[in-house]
Amino acid sequence: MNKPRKSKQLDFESLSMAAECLKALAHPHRLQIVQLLLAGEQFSVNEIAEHCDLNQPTTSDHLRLMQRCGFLTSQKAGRTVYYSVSEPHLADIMNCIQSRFG
Amino acid sequence: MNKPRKSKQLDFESLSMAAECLKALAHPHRLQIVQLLLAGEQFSVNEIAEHCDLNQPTTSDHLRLMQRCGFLTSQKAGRTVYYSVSEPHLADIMNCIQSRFG
DNA sequence: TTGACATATCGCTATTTTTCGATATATTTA
DNA sequence: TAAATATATCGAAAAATAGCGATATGTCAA
Repeated sequence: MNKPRKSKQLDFESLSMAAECLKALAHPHRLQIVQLLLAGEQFSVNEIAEHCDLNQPTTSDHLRLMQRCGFLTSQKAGRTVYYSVSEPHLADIMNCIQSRFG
Repeated sequence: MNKPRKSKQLDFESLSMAAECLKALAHPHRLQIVQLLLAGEQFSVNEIAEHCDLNQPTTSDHLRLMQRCGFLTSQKAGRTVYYSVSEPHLADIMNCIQSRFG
């Protein structure tokens, strides 16, 4: 009788938080970033920008957005900052998306 | 050698379609609607509007949006229209959300 | 047919999001 | 210290979205 595993029917406040997180994911370039990070552990801002064909500030904005809702984490090494996925559920969601749209 | 089960690395166009679908879900009232529909099979527009404390046109707009990306389907009976979930993945995603925010 | 009811659609405004250039901060190297 | 490099932040313009009232459409019942 420990874990209330089946957490049913979220209230409106929880749904609002969930919607915030989904918004952070609901953008083609951000999905592209997540897909990249899931495939290779860790990338610098520049590497991400090049891979996604984005300029540097826009890339940084996207990364910050996803970091704020707990999806990503960053690690500084010298002057470069490496981002990686910190939310385990992201892999599940990405699998779901890939099986639906692949 | 039949099913290409592991559908990896979506291209940008697929990611854009996926982002569209995520946007359709990234709204507190729409999540509330999905949660309701998943719990009870089928509801009329009025029932949904009352449950979510929304007015009728706004409810209809939300439903239309989710229907357009294939999440919902509707069935007309007389003058009332019943909506239900048509995308099986939605239950998985909702479970994911409920376990994260519940 | 008329009126009531259920839903859909449209047009408008307010708000939010996206993107980018300019610039700030921090770190390394010459 | 000065220049170069990597990233972050900020402000403003453009684009997308949300919500609502008005109203159209379709259906039932008297």
